[in-house]
Amino acid sequence: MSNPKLTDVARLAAVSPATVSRAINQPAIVNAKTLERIQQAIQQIGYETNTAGRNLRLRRSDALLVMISDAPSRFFSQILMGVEAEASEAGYNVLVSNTQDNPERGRQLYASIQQSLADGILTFGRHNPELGDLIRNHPIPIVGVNEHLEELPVPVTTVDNLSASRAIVRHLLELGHRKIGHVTGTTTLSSGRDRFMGFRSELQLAGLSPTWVCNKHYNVESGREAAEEWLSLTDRPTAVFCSCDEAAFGFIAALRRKEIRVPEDLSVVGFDDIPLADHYCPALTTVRQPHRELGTTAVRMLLERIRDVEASIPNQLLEGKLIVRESTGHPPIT
Amino acid sequence: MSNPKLTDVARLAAVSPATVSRAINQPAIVNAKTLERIQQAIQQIGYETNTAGRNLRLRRSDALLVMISDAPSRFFSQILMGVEAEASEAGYNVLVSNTQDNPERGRQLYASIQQSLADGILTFGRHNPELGDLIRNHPIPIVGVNEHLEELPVPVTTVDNLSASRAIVRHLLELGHRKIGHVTGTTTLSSGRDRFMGFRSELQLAGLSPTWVCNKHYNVESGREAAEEWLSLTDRPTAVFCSCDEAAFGFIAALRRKEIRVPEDLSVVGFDDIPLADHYCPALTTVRQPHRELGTTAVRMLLERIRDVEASIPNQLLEGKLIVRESTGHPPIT
DNA sequence: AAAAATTGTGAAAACGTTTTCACAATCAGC
DNA sequence: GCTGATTGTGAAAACGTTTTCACAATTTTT
Repeated sequence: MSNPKLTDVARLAAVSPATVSRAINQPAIVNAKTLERIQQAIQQIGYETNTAGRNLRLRRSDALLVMISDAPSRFFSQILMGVEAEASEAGYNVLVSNTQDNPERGRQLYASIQQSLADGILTFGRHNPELGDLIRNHPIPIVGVNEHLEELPVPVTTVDNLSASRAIVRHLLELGHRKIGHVTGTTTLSSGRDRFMGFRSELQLAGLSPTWVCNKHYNVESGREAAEEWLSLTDRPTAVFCSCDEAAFGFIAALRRKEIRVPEDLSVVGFDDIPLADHYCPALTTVRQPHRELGTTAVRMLLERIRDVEASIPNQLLEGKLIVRESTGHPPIT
Repeated sequence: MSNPKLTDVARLAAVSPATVSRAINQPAIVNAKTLERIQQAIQQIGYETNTAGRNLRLRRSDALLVMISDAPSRFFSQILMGVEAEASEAGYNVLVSNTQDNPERGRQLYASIQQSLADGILTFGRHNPELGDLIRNHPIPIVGVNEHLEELPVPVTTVDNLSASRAIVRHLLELGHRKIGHVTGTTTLSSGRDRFMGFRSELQLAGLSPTWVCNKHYNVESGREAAEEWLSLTDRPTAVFCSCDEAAFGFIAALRRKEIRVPEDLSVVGFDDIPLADHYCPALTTVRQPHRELGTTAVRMLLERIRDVEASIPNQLLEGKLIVRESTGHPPIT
């Protein structure tokens, strides 16, 4: 009835459990004939290593925990697939948990390392602020994805928001725009701040200052709201950099209702390059984030960290790529 | 150095490990005074139950495995959040694995139940066909999400694709359309077939037959390709039901380039109600899928199945809701 | 006040692995 | 043929829980 155990294999192959274990984990050190007999036995009774027993003995779980602090962002699944691929490649499983912005739940998850439920944690997006003390007091293998965790001693991987934003501004400048605006993302997130800073500093380099800065969030509604605000401006920018594709879509859609044409009347840039960007009308000029790589990189960093918690791992900055499509053009001649 | 164990708590509270265990798992049966002393001790040394030890003894993992057979669909993360919420509510963890369409990996994951890595499996989207025999020969707790697995004895939960599609057609008929077309989703998936069948049968009920059926897939590109085909038709339908929102977006965007206006020249309906649908221009008429509930329902079914593998659990059909927005209108007067 | 039922606790065995240590058996070197 | 290294294997002790069984101490019943 019950599943075959290591000892069952041992009995069948007429060896000790120890040898079976060795046959499985370090085949090299066991006699060739014995090895084959054991493998045969394993096949025959369909033995599968019991994870719980193995984990208990080895004091590890072979699992990585992906900890999400809130609703999944627009490309969560893409990153997750990267995480999954890289983790499973390395023999790790992936656990997904949402703290639902509940500090207690966050603490619980953090503790899951002690409970050997996971060997390391990948925090996705925003950090549960309560985790700060925990991390400082009792360091565990943990890596941040997508957002910097300024004050915390946690390595992170993100796209190079600063450079990418500057590239966007350069693109707009080259098109001849001089009045450029920005719809920020959530500025409590480092990505939101970095995109804004990249925007501002590149303008500054050109001797310009922002014509319009609209403080919003990473979602469609923000784009729509920003459009209303844009319409009410007396001195309208001729180009607007929205800090995510979705906001750009909301922005463009709302403007279209007011007969504003993109890019003829106004150039719009997004950020992320979600699958729809290329098929929107107009196709959106944006920055392609290496979503999947963000996931794989994070896992690689985490594994290194698991190998050595004290290891100092530098933050990884991934390259974003400006994709010029139809939503940007020369400024209208006035 | 090492984490505090049950025996450490026991020593500190001057009781046996057995009692500590009871204090944790069945507080009711232990003496009030002792209980408090134990809880104090637990607090004091910061004890957390070790999952591996517990799992080994209990022969379960308290984990559900979400098994994905291919790239995540457009609303994967939403469903996943539903799964996560419901699972964690019930004290279960969620493991995510992608078979990457690799049969061997699928078999491995299936076996993970034997290894007590997970207590049950949620298969997401398409089934790995190789699993069929496995399931028949050795039933384990497993539930399908989103797609029917026709020949397999596996309970599934899906949206009521048939009714929803019929509602879409009814809506178009009420607007006065008589020439209605359909861009199918992936018809190797039950959802794709069901949406098509709903479409056809409701038309039939009105004494009509499909003016145009375009066999495509669940993605943006399909919409664009469908648009090309639509343009080349001699007898064009005045309304088109695209089987997912993304296809609808691709379709509309491609048509707009050819100066076809939606809904003035052509009505378009999507399916899913992804967040962008409400903010597209025109806002998309579509069917709202209860993504999150799909996840929670699946988990509830799976838990029931874990409780009793033989339990006969009926498939769960969730209601989709027609959301009428701007992309549908009366047919043009010719 | 004795017998019977109840309550609370501890000792020990189990869950299924891996690994240390020790010990045979084989092998190379002389 | 003898020593010393090498190779392969087994016994047993972990890893950290939970649970059965037994037993003492208390409470209830007669």
